[in-house]
Amino acid sequence: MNISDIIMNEIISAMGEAGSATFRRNEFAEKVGCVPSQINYVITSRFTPEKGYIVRSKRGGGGSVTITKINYGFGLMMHIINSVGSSMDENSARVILENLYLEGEIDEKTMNVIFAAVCDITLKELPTEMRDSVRASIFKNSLLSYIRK
Amino acid sequence: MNISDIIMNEIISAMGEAGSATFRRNEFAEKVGCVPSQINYVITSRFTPEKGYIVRSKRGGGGSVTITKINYGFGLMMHIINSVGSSMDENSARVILENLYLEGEIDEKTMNVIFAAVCDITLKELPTEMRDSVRASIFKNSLLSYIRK
DNA sequence: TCGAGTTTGACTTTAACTGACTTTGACTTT
DNA sequence: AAAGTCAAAGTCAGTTAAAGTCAAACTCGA
Repeated sequence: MNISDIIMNEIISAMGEAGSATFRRNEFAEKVGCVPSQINYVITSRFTPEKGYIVRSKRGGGGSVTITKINYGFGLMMHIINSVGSSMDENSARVILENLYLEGEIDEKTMNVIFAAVCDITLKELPTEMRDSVRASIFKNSLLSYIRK
Repeated sequence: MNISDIIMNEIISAMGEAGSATFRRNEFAEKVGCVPSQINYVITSRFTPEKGYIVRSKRGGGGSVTITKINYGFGLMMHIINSVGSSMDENSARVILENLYLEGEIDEKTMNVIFAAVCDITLKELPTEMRDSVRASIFKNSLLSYIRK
């Protein structure tokens, strides 16, 4: 793995849930073990607008670099995901998925795949209370992975 | 047996179970005892799409070549689904999904969504033995729903 | 002997990496 | 304030490390 790939992974993992990371270029380069300008190289080659990133920076004393992943419809999706508690029944899952599909937030195949993953038949071996909480977990994580990409 | 055949056999045996091999061209040429461009000759003459292979490569510093065996058709999906028993660990799921993606059987989003649905993080609240069997169930059902029209 | 298949290496293209130099902005001094 | 200092980040052209191309030379079985 190249240093550039390591830098990229560091940045991506630093972005985490929020989809955003801020760091001092020189400090980061030092930590990762490269020359500062290589951070710029990685940014221009991998965190481009076409790939859905915006990069802002401040020069001068106390400068920094901020990289943010933009997700369209992110707000809506996050709202829905957050509204799902730690437990969810099959019908709620179906209704929400259908709405997301009708809103154009997810495609039909994804709706079907996620529904198949959370439906009662798939989870039939689990006792009910566990089933509903595992369902909520699968639901949120698979949707999150969908909007993250 | 000429050098090209030796190279071919090396590659095939390196692909092993996973049906995929990644190597550095120059390094591999050195090991086998040929000039680097001969690797390209072997690839273009023996690892063609018609013969069921896809080849991807990266140039430049830290470049590499990846050769993957493609298995055409629906039969493969069903075969894979059938070959997954009643239990499955996270890594098996990852490998199979990646192969299905590389072989063009599923798209990247679907790979990510299904992996998110079956990964350990999502299923963390389940005890291990139950987790692996639920994982197998989710895996098979979501894939099935994907190939279903 | 002829030609398909093999082998070779010079040249090209691409990606990663580097470092000297430039620009910017916050802070300090006059 | 204006000027100076310094600590950032940015730029860019150059070097290095890979893989790709292609045509010429070679080999060997029909």
